Amino acid sequence: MNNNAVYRLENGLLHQENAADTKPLVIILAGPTASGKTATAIAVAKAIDGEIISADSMQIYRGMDIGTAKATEQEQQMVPHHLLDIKDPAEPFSVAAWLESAIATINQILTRGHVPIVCGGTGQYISALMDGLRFVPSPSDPALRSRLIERAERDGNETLLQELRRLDPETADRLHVNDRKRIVRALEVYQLTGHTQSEINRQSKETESPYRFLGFCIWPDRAVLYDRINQRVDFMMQNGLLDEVRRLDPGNLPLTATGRQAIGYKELASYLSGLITLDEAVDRIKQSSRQYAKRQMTWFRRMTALEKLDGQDPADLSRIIIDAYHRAIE
RNA sequence: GCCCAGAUAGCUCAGUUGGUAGAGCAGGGGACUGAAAAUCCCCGUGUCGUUGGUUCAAUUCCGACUCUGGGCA
Repeated sequence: MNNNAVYRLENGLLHQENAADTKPLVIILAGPTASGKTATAIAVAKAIDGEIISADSMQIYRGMDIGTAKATEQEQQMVPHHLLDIKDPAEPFSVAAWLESAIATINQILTRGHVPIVCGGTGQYISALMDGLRFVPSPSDPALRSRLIERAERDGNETLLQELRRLDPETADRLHVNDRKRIVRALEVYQLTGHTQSEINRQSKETESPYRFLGFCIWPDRAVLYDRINQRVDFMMQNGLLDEVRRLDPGNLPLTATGRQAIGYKELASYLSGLITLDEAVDRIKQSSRQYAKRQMTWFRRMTALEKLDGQDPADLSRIIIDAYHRAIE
């Protein structure tokens, strides 16, 4: 964390990390799946003239509505939402692409005199934004990537890791042999740009964020959250998730499509192709969602700039955030 | 009622030629820079069904019992 423009709440008091008080304020609302982010963000936005920017790697896709728990049409009419439905499920997406759009959207909202509220559960996206990362150009190359994967399959990960060790020992040291995905990406980056991943990582955080953040994370009791997740999956099934999956046909999406990894969609696709029963699919969706929530909480736990909010009533949560906002702009 | 096979971690099971045991999944923790709802790493004490017996020592061998499958009546 190199961002010294972060504000931090401690004992209800706002502490400014440095004197960068000319920077515009951006509200962040994070939280695990099913924690009540959407309702809370809408309540906050209505109260302070805010606009919501989704930080969600799956809600960017059109046609993936029920399974991603996207804000409904009515909800979207109450307050402007951004970065929903910006891609077709077959298209690839990335943190870098999200960050670029998010920054552009934040700036537009600010010029309108409104308050940007970044709301979502994708830890990587929120972390990149709050750390002020600037992704230096190092796009992905699917062909090169699949060649590297083939090599890893043939010669073993160790071979690739050793190669990486010669080129970029710093990155090689922090990667586990089994972490093929990251080994491959590090080699891909080097071949594409001539620079090592560690150089690129360093460059990407050279500048500090142009914003000051007021960050929150909904932090429910684990058992309560798991209960809510299970209930919400049942609710999604009652609301036509299966039809949505039939329409999307995740099995036929290209391998590069991010959307085919989405929880709910991949399990129901297995059911539709006869591999598992519907009951099994639903149980797996619940289980994957719980495991996902746990991983999200690992992200948010280490983001110390996020004030953890327990409780689960969106009305209470939004009031805390609204109060903090008013104190922050005084 | 009789015969056979099981009974070991929350679940599915492996194993100990007698010296109190280990995998997968689940669960918990961590990581994460262009796939991130993905991916990767770390964490395993449990009356080894109950009860007698043999033995220096039994979860392991023997007997009885209980339960669960399957078969025969």
